[in-house]
Amino acid sequence: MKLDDAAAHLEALGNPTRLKIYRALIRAGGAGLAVGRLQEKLKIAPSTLSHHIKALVVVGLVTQVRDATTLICHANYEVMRELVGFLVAECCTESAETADAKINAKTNAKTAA
Amino acid sequence: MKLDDAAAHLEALGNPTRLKIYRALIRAGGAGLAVGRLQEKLKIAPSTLSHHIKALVVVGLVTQVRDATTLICHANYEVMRELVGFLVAECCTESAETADAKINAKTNAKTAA
DNA sequence: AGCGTTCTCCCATAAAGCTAGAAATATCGA
DNA sequence: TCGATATTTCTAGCTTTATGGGAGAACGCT
Repeated sequence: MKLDDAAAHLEALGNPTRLKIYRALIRAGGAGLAVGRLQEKLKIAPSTLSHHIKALVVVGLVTQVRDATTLICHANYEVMRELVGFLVAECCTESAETADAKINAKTNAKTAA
Repeated sequence: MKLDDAAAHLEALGNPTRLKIYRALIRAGGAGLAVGRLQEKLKIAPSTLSHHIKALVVVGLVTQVRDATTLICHANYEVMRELVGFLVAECCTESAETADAKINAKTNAKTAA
């Protein structure tokens, strides 16, 4: 996963309402959850909810399957795993340190090259 | 970690520039990286950079230590670990499924309670 | 105290996001 | 086809964010 993709995913989840939506879908399990059910749970306007769901769908964190007039939403575990993988690999452990680490230890001290 | 806190952290990282800043700090290792060094790497206006760093500091993902006129920035591993922990526990694995899962499997089908 | 260095804060502007009401669309059953 | 249900799209207003120029503040050196 590229940095820009990771940022896009983080941004999508970086809103309390959208994070609640995503968590609700995780908790719903493999059965997923209809948009209407989400609307009942979160108590927000349908148009607002639709907007947020779309943001999650666009980045791939959520998928939708139509069942007659209702749309069932599913969390995409794979995308989340990739995102967490990026964070752990690039942004979490100290093992992410590159050769930069040693160089910077020196360059921090001086002003200009 | 509460959902709102997690969302705030995700939002802070959900910007390519800020994610680059954070990653650079991780790569810098324990020595950290001065604001000026970041500015050279990312090539953005000092005021813009300062804004982004502040956003990361506010949520605790980054800490700063002054060394004379320069400010050294450090990534806060602990906060990141908490964030990843939240994602894994609440939003990643299917083990996050609650009793909701079984209930929803039924309620998805019908319209009103 | 004066000076250079480093960085932040104030300000303004342009762009994007959030919210939601109302209209439009998709789908199925009668 | 008509109607009911479920959801999206359009539209609009308000708020927030991103960016950066320039003034100002923190700091150490002489």
